[in-house]
Amino acid sequence: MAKGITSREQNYSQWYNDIVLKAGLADHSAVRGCMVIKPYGFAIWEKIQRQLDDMFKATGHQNAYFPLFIPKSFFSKEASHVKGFAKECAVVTHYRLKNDPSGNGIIVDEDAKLEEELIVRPTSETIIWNTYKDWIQSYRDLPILINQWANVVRWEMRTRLFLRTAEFLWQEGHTAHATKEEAIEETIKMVNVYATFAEKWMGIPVLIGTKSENERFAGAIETYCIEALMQDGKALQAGTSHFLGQNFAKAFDVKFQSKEGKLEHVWATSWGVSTRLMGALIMAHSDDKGLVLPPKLAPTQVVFVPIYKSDEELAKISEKVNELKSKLEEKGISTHFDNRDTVKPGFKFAEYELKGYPVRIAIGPKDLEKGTAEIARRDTLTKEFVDQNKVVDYVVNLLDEMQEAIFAKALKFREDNTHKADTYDEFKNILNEKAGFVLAHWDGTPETEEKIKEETQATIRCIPLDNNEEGKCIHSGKPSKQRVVFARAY
RNA sequence: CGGGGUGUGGCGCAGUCCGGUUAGCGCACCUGGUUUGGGACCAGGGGGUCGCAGGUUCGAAUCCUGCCACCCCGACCA
Repeated sequence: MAKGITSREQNYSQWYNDIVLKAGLADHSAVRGCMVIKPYGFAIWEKIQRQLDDMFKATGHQNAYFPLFIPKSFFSKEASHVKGFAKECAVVTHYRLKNDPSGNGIIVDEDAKLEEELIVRPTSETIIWNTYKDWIQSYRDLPILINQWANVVRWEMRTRLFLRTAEFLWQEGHTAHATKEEAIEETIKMVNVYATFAEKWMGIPVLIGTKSENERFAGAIETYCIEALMQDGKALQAGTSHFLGQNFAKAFDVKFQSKEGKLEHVWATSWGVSTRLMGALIMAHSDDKGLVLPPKLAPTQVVFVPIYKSDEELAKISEKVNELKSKLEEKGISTHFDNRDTVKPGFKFAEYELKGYPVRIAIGPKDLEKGTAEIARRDTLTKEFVDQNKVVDYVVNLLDEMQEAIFAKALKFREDNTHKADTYDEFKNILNEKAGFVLAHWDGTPETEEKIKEETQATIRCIPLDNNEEGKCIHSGKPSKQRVVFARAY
């Protein structure tokens, strides 16, 4: 085990924290519930951003930016929306500070009270729909396909690095359409973009489905989601895409004139993923030695570690490393040559394992003699000596292979931890002994879901799209149209 | 917000119960040397208003009061 990392078996939560802190991804900050994302963590987030942004652009979206602050009155316009977010909003009430007359530093200037309080956005539907009202007159103005990269604030009771912080970074797509069908199509298109990203880039298999009424986004008609399974058997909602119907158009009076000349309310969607994806990435693949990153999201894919005794030896090794390094970079592979002489190779090996660099290439005197290089892969922790002439091809293939292997491993884990339950006893046994996803019949009522949650802490993670096996609800015995996915969740 | 825990050089801790010279230890850091194929070794050195604010006392890391932050387990949530 690596120095200072708690093992998963010992304490999974502590293991997660250790990885985040020791791999240099993020730190706690001086502000309750808020984190500092450190350069290495931010570099991974940037890789996530870049790929998603490309995918959004490829599906016809444009980026824009709306204000951080939202007038309080906007929130009350959509009833279920305000109900869902009211309990976790940060509110700006004043706009000025002044010196404390009694000499104790600085205080809020009570004379500078705002006429109308401003809410720090927990999500931007309201400010955006208030704006869309000005942008939309005719069916010719539709669709509007906009995404925003932003920070939002939700005043959570209990926070955890990346998984739930009071302030987090995310993207939120907000689209406006002339027809219901087109909006639903958009909603499903984007949840599929998320699923593709999760599986192909993050190496995390996800279930796609809809949310039950209890779990649905505040203000949505239907919420589609991707659900991932973490190594401790708990589920993590990794992305959501909402069909908002005409709720926000009605709340903000956004109408358009159709081809037929009729005035109609606009149809809406919104969809988002957040820095929570970082949490998913960490928990899905990492081990007791540290972070394991899929090559496509690793800020640096290949690190070279020289092993030498003399300066002359280092010079010879450097020559070889630099040659291989530039050949790899020509192939679009990101590399780093760690020629620090202040720490020993063993220290470097451990450090790069902790940080999850996918491939490590060590070259020493023996390799110079034999024309080889020692190539170690992070996911399996295996090493192989490879002929120097073959290193470039080997690494190109290896990175692809690792991307696949990391996904395959996570997929196998999910399959091994997905079970069917036909009785409530069976259901409870699985949750207590194996955790994971449990596929079970449910009568479709919020009351039953609520009871199951109270009794087992498990919630419906999603209602899969392609499943129509009928049966009887494990809790109420009433008829069920299909199995749904239960799990304990983050 | 309820239960439990923690706060002492950058990190991890001891000391606190029972107040008393100059607050220790390991890692990290700096200098010099020897080392380098899995977290090096020796020697020398630098760094701390003991979370914050009050109070008790001749004297407070230690006792009292209040506050703050963080962690773990719940309730809430992306």
